[in-house]
Amino acid sequence: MATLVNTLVTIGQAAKQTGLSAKMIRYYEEAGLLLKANRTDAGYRLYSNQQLQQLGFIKQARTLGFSITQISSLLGLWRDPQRSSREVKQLAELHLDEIKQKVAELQQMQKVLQQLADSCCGDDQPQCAILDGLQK
Amino acid sequence: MATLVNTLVTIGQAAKQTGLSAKMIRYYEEAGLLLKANRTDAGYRLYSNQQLQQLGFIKQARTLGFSITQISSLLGLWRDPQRSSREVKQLAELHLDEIKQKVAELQQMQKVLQQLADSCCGDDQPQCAILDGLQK
DNA sequence: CTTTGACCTTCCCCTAAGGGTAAGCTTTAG
DNA sequence: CTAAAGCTTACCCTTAGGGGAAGGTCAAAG
Repeated sequence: MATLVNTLVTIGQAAKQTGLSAKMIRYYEEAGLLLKANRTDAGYRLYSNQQLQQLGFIKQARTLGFSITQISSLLGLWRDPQRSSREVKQLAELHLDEIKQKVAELQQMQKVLQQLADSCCGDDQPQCAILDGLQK
Repeated sequence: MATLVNTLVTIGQAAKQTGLSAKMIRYYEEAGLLLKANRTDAGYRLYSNQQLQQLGFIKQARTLGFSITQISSLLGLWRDPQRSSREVKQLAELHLDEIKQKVAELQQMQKVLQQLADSCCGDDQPQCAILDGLQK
């Protein structure tokens, strides 16, 4: 039978495999997302497959814009066999609302700025609709 | 004839009139957006109408998402009678591009997150499509 | 055996745009 | 005269790490 060796890798390897940086991994440990990594006698951090999986989870969540605090909650639920998907969904929808709000704010900026830019000739003259618009 | 008295107001009044906070105003001064404000004998900052107008300009620009650095450039152009509106428009369009990019990133997050949320029952069961999606 | 280069460690400073608070002075209203 | 409100500077805090210094460790090459 194929023995599943519990391979342990250093932080550089872990970074390469997860697409994170070593700095990020140490930061996540210090922020309490991960249990303190085991160390070699020399003090090097070692990561198991399971821990690499957790790092992957964190990476995905960061990609979706979850904050460290939110990811901490998500990881808690992830590890809890007693969780209800309702709790997870609530977290996700809160974050979704945050994102929607930010999009709305940015689109408002975009709209106004586009109008100003459109009404500015962009020529050699000093007269400028953008500056005028900012002045009111 | 109506004499236009050059009224001078303290930072608290300036804040009230511009919608900024006193902290912001001091910060903008220290960041070099404004010339050092004149002071009373007691050391209180005093703002003229002209300076209030500049603060209003800064406020509008911040509302549109310009960074302090960008506003510094904008103010330089604003004060320069020799400016060309082309330069202003270039700055504005650079910022507009930044905004559009942020919107695109956020919308990508929103899309993925919405899909995950939609595929999660949100019930009492531990099985959760969101966590599964983050795990891959 | 030693050297060298790659890798790891902790520690500290830096970012943007201010907010919060403390200690202390000034001005104003009662 | 005194209390409240307003002003000053100064320092620490926030997010999510990046950059770099100083120093220990490991593996391959000479």
